[in-house]
Amino acid sequence: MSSIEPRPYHHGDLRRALIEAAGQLLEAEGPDALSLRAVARDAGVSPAAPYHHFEDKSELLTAVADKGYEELAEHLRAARAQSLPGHERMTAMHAAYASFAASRRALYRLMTATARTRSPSNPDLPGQAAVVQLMSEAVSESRLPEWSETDELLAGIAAWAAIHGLADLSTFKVLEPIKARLGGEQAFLKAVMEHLGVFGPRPGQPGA
Amino acid sequence: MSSIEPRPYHHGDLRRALIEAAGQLLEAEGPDALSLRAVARDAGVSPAAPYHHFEDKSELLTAVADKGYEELAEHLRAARAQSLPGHERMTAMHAAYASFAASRRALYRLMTATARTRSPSNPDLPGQAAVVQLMSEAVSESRLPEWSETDELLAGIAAWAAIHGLADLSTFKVLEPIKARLGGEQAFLKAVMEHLGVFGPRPGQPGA
DNA sequence: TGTACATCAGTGAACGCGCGTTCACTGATGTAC
DNA sequence: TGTACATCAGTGAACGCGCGTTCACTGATGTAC
Repeated sequence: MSSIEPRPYHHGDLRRALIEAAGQLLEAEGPDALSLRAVARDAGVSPAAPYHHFEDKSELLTAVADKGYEELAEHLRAARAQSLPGHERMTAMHAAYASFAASRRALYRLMTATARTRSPSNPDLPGQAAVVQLMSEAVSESRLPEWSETDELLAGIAAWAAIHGLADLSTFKVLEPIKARLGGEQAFLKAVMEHLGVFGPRPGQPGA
Repeated sequence: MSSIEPRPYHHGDLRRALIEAAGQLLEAEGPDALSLRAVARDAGVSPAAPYHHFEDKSELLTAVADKGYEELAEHLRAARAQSLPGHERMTAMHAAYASFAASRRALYRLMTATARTRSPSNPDLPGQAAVVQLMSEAVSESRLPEWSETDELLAGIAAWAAIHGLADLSTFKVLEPIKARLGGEQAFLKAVMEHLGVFGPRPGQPGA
């Protein structure tokens, strides 16, 4: 489209365009290719242009990561809306999480890198805060009456760890044979999730 | 010591020295600081010297990662030796895994990066193969009689995912308050592991 | 035991590269009168 | 409605940097006779 109507001198929406270009570059080339210069190039502007919209490279990356969190939060809300309360809802939300992470690998890795260095209380990361909130709500769908607040928090972390770990592990070369055998990534994720015992009250739960 | 007895022209054991220097650099400065030049510098040789021992940078990194896997395998074997067969043994081995990953963060991340691009059947990665083998043995400590081979494989992957995810998650900034509240990293890992339901036969297992 | 010579494992300078960032600039836009 | 001018959002060239890798070299070691 830029060939039909060449971009005017003033872009008009460059901040958004840079974030989007960064996201596409990430999926296409992986995290190592994500340089400020490459992003500017892909957005069709000079290497200096981004500095009118971001303090420095890391601020752009933070914005990209948080946009990813916003998307993930949307997936989680959709899963919540389309499921019945209780154990089913928690499972649906966890499956949505794993599925997002598996389908947006490079973005998800940028998101986790951001989580390592920046707290969700950071005002630049409303999306990350939303995801943390949703994941903890998911667990309370299956909370046991006798759980303390700490129990519930730990159960939430345990479930998050398992789902995150599964998504991350599924990028390992070792697992390619079994993924192929089960018929692809999604089938693999589903099968392993059924073997994760974190999805609900421990003792003899049907469907656990 | 190099000031007392200056290194002779021929190092004698440079390959090993480079791997060790890389490991120390990794812990001290993190993965981003791990350049070939920096490793050579730390080992006290010129930037060209490593090329007499490694094809290129990635081959050095692979060697560092596999040494990490060897160490991890040792930890797992020690945990196995010091525990009773059955559920206790599996828990001990998983705890050893999490503890290693938490205490050698940068190295563990290099190891996982390697696992993403190289298969354990690679002859350069005997350590990775050993770890995969040990982790799968750990799970079979708690296998149920009716499990198929696939069940057991999936249970192994599920447990591995949960432990790996927990170790990785524990580097997130969000979790710092709860870690502090529980009294440190180790206490945190232990508490979350008790909430992971992957450690053994599902229904009402004592100690689960 | 001594010597010639091949081989091995270093050196240090240089290469080209892409990077993040800065700078003086300029074209476009919005506002005051 | 028209004009002067401040401000905004771009440009493009340049900076210094550290990187992986190559190259011709040299010092040390091992081997054959």
